[in-house]
Amino acid sequence: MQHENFQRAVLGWFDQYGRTHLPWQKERTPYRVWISEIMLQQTQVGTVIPYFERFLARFPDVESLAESSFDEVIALWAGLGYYARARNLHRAARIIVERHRGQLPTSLEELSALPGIGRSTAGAILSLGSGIRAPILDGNVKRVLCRHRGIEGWPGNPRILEKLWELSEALTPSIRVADYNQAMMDLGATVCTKRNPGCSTCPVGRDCEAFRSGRIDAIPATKPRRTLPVKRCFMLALTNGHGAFYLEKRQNVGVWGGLWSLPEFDCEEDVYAWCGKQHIDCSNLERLPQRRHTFSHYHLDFVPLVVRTGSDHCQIGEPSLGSWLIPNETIGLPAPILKLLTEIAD
DNA sequence: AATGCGGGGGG
DNA sequence: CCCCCAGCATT
Repeated sequence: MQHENFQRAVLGWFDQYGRTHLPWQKERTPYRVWISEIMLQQTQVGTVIPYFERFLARFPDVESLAESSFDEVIALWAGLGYYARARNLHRAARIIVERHRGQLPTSLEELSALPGIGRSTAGAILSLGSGIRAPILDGNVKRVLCRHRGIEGWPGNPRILEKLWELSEALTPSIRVADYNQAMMDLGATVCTKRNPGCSTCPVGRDCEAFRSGRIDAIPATKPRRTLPVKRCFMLALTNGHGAFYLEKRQNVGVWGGLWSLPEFDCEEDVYAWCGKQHIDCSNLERLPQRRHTFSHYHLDFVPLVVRTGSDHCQIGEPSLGSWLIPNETIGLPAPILKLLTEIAD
């Protein structure tokens, strides 16, 4: 009964204030919901929208995605981050075509077995895409539930997490499950925000424990953080004077996996040695100011070293994982590298 | 259970 | 500068 009141309040709020015109809500299919959910992992709605539009224009269905090359997928993904998502998406598309006749599975077990789809994403695909009752637990839902029930402690704590899953499962209705799950995310994104939440307009603010006890700013607790380590390197920006740079394809694992980037070196001497080996004259080497790029787990401090060869056909010896390419948005460059090369080219 | 994985936006 | 955001895979 308590749960039904909660559901009724949330759904009533959704009817008036919920988001209903997001791109993946238009022509709602499991495929479109799937793509959007993967892109939305740890990524804000406003960032995702242009990527989603481009991606769907190129890959309107699972078959077109499965038939594509990974290079084309990663190029459309460049700038979104968490590139393993693109790899998993591509792998999953091929599995869906080969093992599921091109249809997304309709059970939590089968969905979760696909690369890149965990418990929450599987629940979202089922509920939003097919109206099947399944709970979700993303950052928004965690925040709403933690506050409403006055749950202290960091939501990433496995003990807390399990409690939240139980709660989400118990609260999820069997009718209007798509609207309900969407409403919970919208509520977290637009009312129950991290800072300055709009408790006065919240449909469940009257019986929110955090609001009642004045703990809104303290719940949910923040992740315990250590100071980020700093990694340093030199990046060689070798350019031929005609807008092209010598770029290397990175391995499909680790940071910037599968993207093109500049050759990296631990020290400047290694750069000279490398150039000497390739018979490249680096006497005009120009050292740009150090830049910092911050990942979620470390700072990368790198010094760009610019060498202009003035030669179109400078041969780079093996192992030849490199190519001379003109940097642009379509080839799959990390955002900070694209920014750097654009500045150098100017 | 802890760690790795990005980039954009806001304070 | 700091923090967070529609999480998942790997170890």
